[in-house]
Amino acid sequence: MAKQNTVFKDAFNRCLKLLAETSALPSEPELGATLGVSRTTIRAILTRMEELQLIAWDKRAKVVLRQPKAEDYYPAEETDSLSDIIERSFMRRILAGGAEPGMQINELELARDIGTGTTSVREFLIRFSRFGLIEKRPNSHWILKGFTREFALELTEVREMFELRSAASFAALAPDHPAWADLDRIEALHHEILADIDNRYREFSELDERFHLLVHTSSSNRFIVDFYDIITIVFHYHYQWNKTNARARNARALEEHLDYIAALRSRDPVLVEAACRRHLKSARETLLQSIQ
Amino acid sequence: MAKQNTVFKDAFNRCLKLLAETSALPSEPELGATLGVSRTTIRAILTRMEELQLIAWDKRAKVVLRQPKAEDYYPAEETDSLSDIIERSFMRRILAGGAEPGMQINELELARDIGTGTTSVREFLIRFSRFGLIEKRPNSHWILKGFTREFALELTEVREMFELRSAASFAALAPDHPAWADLDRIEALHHEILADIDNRYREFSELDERFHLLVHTSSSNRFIVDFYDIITIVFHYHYQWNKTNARARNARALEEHLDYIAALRSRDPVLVEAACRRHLKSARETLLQSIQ
DNA sequence: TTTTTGTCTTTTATCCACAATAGACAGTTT
DNA sequence: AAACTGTCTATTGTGGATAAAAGACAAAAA
Repeated sequence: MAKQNTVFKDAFNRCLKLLAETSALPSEPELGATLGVSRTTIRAILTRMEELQLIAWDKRAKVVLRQPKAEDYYPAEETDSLSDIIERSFMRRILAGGAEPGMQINELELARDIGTGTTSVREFLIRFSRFGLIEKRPNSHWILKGFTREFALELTEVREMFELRSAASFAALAPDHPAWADLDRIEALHHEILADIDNRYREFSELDERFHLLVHTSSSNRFIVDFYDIITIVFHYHYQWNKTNARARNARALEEHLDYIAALRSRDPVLVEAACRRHLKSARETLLQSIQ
Repeated sequence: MAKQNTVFKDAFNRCLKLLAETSALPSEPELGATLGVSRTTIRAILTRMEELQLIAWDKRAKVVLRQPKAEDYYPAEETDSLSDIIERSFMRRILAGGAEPGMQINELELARDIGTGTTSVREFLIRFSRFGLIEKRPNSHWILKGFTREFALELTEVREMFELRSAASFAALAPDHPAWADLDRIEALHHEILADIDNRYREFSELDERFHLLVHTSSSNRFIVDFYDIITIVFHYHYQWNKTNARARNARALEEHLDYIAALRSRDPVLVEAACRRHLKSARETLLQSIQ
């Protein structure tokens, strides 16, 4: 079936939300810019909306005829891109299922399991290999190196080097640099979540990523910023499978972040380094604890 | 044409060299281990050798009938793997040809140029993207970020962080660790090359890689070791296109290496850091000079 | 008993085909 | 003139097919 039209379906769903807010849709190029897709896809969406009698479409006129109903949306599972599906499926296998280090990974078997072609699996594995969890034997299989204690230690070692350096450059940013405004917003969110921690502690994970990525970005070094992808994926999946003490852990991390943010604001390198080290140390401990 | 039999051809050529040294070949599994290929390939090689009347083959008996001639070998250009061909071709385009940053890279065009299928080009680009020189726009083209001054600065920044840390762990290695013996051999080669620098300065590049990789390896951190791949590829191709002052540059670097090695031997962290910094500084300057 | 060989099956590397998507260009509308 | 639409072309993403290479297993030889 060549290519899945997930881009279309996902953009269609998002367009339905736009539609709920106005009486007429804007021009095709404008819609394309808003939804981040090409005009070809926009026209497919408009055609489909016309078919469903959601809009009356004649050239520039795109009049909304009725509000979208639940059944107008495409189901969520049809809007995921194939690579996301492969990624999730693969991560579940290696993090949840008892995948031993040294195990062989078989492209064909993986593809059959997921119900997809080998090309996509292969490309996923190549992309994924930069995370250091698998390794290729040319003309032969892949080897799973495993989410082990060593992996976590090596990962955190580099992370700490990079983050200390990034935090120092953050503190040295000009006062009118937009990153300070981003930091304000992130700090405010910390206070909001802490104020209602029992209900909102699950929002920490996403906020954590946003905060650290902001810090890393200030290094202006593509290798440092790219490395943060590895941290992100590891923490993202790891926390999905390990939720013990999540509330307490997250509350503590939020407090540490606030100290860290205050230190950045002080622009005092010594304070920054101390606060950064303190937070990284507890982050490392949390990760290591959850491994075994 | 599915798969090129480059593994076979390359192993066949290497096997011809073995054949020149003995009167009978060993068992199939042993040959496989020596040449690093499977028995299937070994049997294909033996079959071909029999056809060419190079050997008489009956089960365990593989008697050499005559010495291999030049025309028995497969031509060198047929033994390169497809990914090597793509890599070379691509690097020539972006380093030698006037490839401007921001330029679009087109999988199909690249594939047609090289005379290969799109899948292989695509997989190469995915693998190559971890070097930070190109970036993908999903559902669309790749963007060349270019071998710019910023790239070189970002690369060397991380390199310096990693190498300083690795050098420190090297100095802390137990005295009976095999790395010290490797270091001895590398040091001896430095002296040899320096003694005949006018004729042998071209050997520096390979020795340089060996030395720094040895240092990086002692970090025992896969991310640090893997990062050295980027350094390797950048320097490897870069020097192919920039040979001004190579003799003088290499002689200087060899001297710096010898100081650096002496500092590692002293196991004094302060000396190590100083020697490492000195060498990294001049390596960075060399790279930056050659960019524009 | 251990190693080697003969035979067969499975997997990888690669090309190709085709639907989805992006993007270009000219004509049309504001 | 500027932006938009209609139409057409080019490129990407993905499954499937096939030769090369790896690898499993039993029979044969040492």
